Amino acid sequence: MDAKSLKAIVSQAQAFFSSKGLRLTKQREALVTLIFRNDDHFRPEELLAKLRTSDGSVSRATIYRTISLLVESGMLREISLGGGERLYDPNFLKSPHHNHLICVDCRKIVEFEDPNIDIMQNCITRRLGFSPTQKAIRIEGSCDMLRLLGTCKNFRGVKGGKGMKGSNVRQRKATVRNAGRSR
Amino acid sequence: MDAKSLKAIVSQAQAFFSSKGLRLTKQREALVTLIFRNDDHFRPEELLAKLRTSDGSVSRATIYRTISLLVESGMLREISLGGGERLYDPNFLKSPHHNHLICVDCRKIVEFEDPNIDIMQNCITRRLGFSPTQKAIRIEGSCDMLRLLGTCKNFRGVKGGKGMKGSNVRQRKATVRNAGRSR
DNA sequence: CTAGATGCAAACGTTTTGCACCCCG
DNA sequence: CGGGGTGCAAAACGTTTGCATCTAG
Repeated sequence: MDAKSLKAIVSQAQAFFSSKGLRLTKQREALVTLIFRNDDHFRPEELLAKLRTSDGSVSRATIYRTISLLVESGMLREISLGGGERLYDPNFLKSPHHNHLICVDCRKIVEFEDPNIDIMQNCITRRLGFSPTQKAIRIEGSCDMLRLLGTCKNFRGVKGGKGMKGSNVRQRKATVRNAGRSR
Repeated sequence: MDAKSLKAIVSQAQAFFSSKGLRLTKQREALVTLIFRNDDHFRPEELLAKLRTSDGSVSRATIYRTISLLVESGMLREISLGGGERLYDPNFLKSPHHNHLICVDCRKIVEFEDPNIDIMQNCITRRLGFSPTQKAIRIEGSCDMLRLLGTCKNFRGVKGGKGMKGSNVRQRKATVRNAGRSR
């Protein structure tokens, strides 16, 4: 994310805040900058930790409140990975239609876009009496690297195990286009 | 769920437990019976409440531990709806391939199966270096009833609002086959 | 007899909230 | 001066865990 588009994003946040009679304070600006500086999914607590070490510290309460506002504005999206984990994904500004494929074992996340699945999703969604606005698909599978080699750089916890609370493994991502095009 | 298949399910649980050197105690049997008596998604706390009123009470710790085991056995699946909510779905025994469509506003859940999306999912999953075992698709959309009428029997909380913690709204479901077949 | 199972309460991590104070327009 | 914003600490919530006790094979 270059400085230019980051600036545009701050403006967008500014516009949203003022449209609701709210202000873009320096804490909120620091958060927006930090969140949209890269494409990584994050947990609120990670923001807290990052800001603690840097100069501009922001309280936990403000972090949660600001995240809520950004989600409401549509700039940020919550993604749930199972296990009750809540991550936030700043990447919908750049790829508004991307979906997530998640390894049930090692929690590796791959982002992908696919026109066919989009069409099918629209179709299903409408047929069932839903509107395809703000749609999101999450697919779970198991990551080949883990399955074949028995290990994987994202692996954490016992294979087939449950609790992974409190883990701090950073999620790596790669966006793949047209992932499911017919061969 | 008739008594016959319920009995078969208890046997299946029994088999799983003994294969791991564990026992099917009366608490575990009570839980299995309660969970698979109907198809409803549930929260652990709901089981606790139901068992408190009935004769056979089971402690919170045992409920969580048993749920973990049932998930491990593959008989029960966790589904996450966003907002950090974790529900459990006993319905994969009957419809192993079903997916969930969830209203982002009112949290209404519809289960559906669709062969086309299954194929596409397999394709995408493999292409991205994953194995399509234990796959799950979750689609978010917004429910027409809520959008058009401004209300919906499942609606809870402020429209566009955030926290829904502590809610006890029962999730209604309906499984629809071939939802996305081409017209 | 002994591994496994239970119930209780405490601990845990995350998120929300009440409140006093603060800042900016 | 006033409405929104912040930080702190406490509360709330769902879940997990340590431990003493119990139970079933």
